[in-house]
Amino acid sequence: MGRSKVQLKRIENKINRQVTFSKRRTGLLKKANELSVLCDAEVALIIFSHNGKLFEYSTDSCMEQILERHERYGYAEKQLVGNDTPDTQENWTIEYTRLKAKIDLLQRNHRHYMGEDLATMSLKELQCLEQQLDTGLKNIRSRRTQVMYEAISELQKKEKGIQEQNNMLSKEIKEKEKAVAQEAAAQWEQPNYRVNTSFILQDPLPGLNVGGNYREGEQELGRNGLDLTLEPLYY
Amino acid sequence: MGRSKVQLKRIENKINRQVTFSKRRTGLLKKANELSVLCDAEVALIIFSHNGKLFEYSTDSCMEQILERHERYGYAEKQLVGNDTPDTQENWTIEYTRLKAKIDLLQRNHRHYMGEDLATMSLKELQCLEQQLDTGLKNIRSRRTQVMYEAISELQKKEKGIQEQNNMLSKEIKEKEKAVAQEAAAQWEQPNYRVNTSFILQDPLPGLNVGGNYREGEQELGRNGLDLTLEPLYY
DNA sequence: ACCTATTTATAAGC
DNA sequence: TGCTTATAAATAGGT
Repeated sequence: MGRSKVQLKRIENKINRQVTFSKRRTGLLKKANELSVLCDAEVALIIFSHNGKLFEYSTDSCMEQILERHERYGYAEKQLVGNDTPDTQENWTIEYTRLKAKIDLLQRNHRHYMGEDLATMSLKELQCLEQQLDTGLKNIRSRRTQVMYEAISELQKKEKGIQEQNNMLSKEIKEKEKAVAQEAAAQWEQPNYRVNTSFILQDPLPGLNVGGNYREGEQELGRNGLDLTLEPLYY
Repeated sequence: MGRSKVQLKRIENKINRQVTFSKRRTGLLKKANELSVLCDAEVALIIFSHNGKLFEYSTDSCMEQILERHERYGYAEKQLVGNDTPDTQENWTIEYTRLKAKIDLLQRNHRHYMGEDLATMSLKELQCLEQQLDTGLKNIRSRRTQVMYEAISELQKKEKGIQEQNNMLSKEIKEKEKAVAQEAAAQWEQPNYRVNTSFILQDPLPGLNVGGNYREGEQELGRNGLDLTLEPLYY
């Protein structure tokens, strides 16, 4: 787009190259910002000129956050790649410095996430931090709710099993009772005598709202179990 | 550039936003490559879509290298910090492993703070995490509010100064005007003649809402300065 | 830095 | 997502 078409290859004329760099750099930074704003995307753009000068753009001016996110993204592969431990003394030193710097950065971030050490941060940085934590917190709460749902389902399943077992035992006991009564009647000629076994039926698992009040085939505890437990989570 | 002009603000229509994202992303990546090739620059571009998908471009010298270069840019001081460097080969290895582990832990934490990678966490861990972030977020919000208050106070102070200066200038001009008028009258024996200097009094600082409409001693702009500035920040 | 002919990018519509 | 077209933007080459 210009007075003439240009081939996609290095511009040999130095002046020309410098001018084009300046123009296109501006354009690229502008477009990066547009994409970020229009489409609500997180964009980081780093440009080193041929002479080593740095130009950069990042959404909400938090470059570090975006680079961290990039690093975290698909970190699994990196475990495989990062087997290249240094060999020479010099490489050790470089690597050591690099790791130290990384830790520094991570620890600084960590303090910020904990709401510490905020004195030096700009308003923009604070807003960025706030938004990130807010998003993270939403995810965590959502995940916690899910975990609790799963736990509840599990408990309900277990409860049902126990209940059935309980019923079976109940039935079994009744039959035994009957058998004993008949045997006793036959043995002692006393038809109205009964062994007292009712304590077995009294609320075998008191804390779980099962037992006496349980009515087979009715799913009433869905309400009790769910609502009361989850209520305090929605905030 | 398209059938119609578009404002530089988030596209609200979701479909539209997605389509635009796709098109502009392609365009941006293309332009990043062009800049890199044409001008022999080193370019790294990272884009996270709203749904967290990653798109990236980097000059063939590999993303990691560019990011490292970016990290190093203007951070020679970091070399000075590492004073307790190991000495023997064995110590290097131990230290290296130690740092790696530390980074791993910090990064895992970091992911958790961002609400990622929560699948393996227990309910208790989630609750703990949630509480920590909640506390941190409260601090951050409090600090942000404070920063904003400070900025506002500063602006108000500055404004008051300018206002006073403005009033003094105003007064000065009026006196000059009077003097000139008197002199003219005395010189030309025309008592009703007046030099027209009123244009000087017309809104000497147009963008600052000072001048003609100002009423001394009235703190009306407290409202404007505060409300308009704060409104968009509550989200 | 500014100008403008031209090339590109892309918004809207399908 | 892919294609088309009218139009907005970017920018090459010149001053």
